[in-house]
Amino acid sequence: MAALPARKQQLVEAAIYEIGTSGSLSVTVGQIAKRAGVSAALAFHYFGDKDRLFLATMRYILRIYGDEARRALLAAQSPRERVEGVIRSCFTPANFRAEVVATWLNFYVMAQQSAEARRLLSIYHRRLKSNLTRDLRPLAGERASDIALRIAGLIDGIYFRSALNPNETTSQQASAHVLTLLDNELEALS
Amino acid sequence: MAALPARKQQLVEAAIYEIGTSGSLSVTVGQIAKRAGVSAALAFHYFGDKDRLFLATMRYILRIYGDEARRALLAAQSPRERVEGVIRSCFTPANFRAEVVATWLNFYVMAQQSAEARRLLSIYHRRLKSNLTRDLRPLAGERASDIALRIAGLIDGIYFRSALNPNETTSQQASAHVLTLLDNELEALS
DNA sequence: GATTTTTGATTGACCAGTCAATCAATCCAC
DNA sequence: GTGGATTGATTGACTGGTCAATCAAAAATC
Repeated sequence: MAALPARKQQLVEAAIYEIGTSGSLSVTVGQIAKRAGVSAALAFHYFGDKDRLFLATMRYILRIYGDEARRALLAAQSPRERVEGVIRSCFTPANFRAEVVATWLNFYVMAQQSAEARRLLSIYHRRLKSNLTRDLRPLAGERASDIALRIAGLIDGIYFRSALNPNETTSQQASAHVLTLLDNELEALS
Repeated sequence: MAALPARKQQLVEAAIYEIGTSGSLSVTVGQIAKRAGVSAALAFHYFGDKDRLFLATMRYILRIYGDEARRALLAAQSPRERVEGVIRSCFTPANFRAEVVATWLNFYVMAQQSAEARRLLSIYHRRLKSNLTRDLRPLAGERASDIALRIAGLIDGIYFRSALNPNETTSQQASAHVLTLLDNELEALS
């Protein structure tokens, strides 16, 4: 899965911006193309239709997230550090930017209509959960999977709340909340 | 704030059904009216425009939620029971129905565009948080507000995840997750 | 018969997607 | 290396359809 060619990437980034700032999937292809500085026809030339442009946008965001998570996992030394890294990587500037968060929210909506969007989102969910569960296992044994679910749930919840009030919650605070949940879960086991 | 007259309620319930099953705010007034068994023009007669129909739908759902919460608070005897009641009331059949959850999700989207929608949603947030904080105070002191935030966050997260995979999570399981969080938080204090 | 409810028909705006045409670069033949 | 052929990038103009919103008339209610 190579990086996108320049024009496609321009359009995808314009889509994030337009979806994010308007907060809705009903932005027109014209708006997105204008933001990218090209004609609407070009967007159709490259993506075929609006749906496929949106799906490409989703893959792009998912990829950014995946890269962050991978980087965090490589840097960490212990299971505990890896869990912490995965959590923090959800709130890095690249992932926690207001437009990106608002776009995420709209992907959940898109997933209700598009099977492919649902598929992409469930890949992300599976990956997040398995990243967490793998490193929770040595810390929490058989309860790892259960705990991972709550961690992932709280991450999502914080995300959507911050879609509503951007800049209300900082990355620091967001991570801190989830890490407190983690601490409490582990402490409760002992 | 009286209950809605029959026709309006019909239309609002049809709106929930249509938004919920299509998973999108871009259902047409025509579809909603048809589902309600009336003409589209009648919907405009009663609500003026599409936006106000959606806002009325939001208030309707918010009211159902509020009623459940109030009932739970009245039935409970101790602070702990009240917190538990508030949590459970988020997952009652009326509130946790697939269409309702999907509609909730779309209200978050609507809140990004409409100031009034944002206002309504923030009222709900404040109410949930203050309901939780009030009864957490005797249990958790000054940390009550912080804990309430995490509980509310996890509730939202579970909601949105279940919008994606309806019937994956039962009311029981959903409540259990949040109550486990609660238990862990309280145990961590002692 | 006056008032309210309800409708079908209509309009005006908007938008996804198409298409024919232009332009620039690359390739190839000689 | 020059000139013509081929290809991909790009656009503006157009279309078919959809939809929110209006309105005047019909139906129902009192």
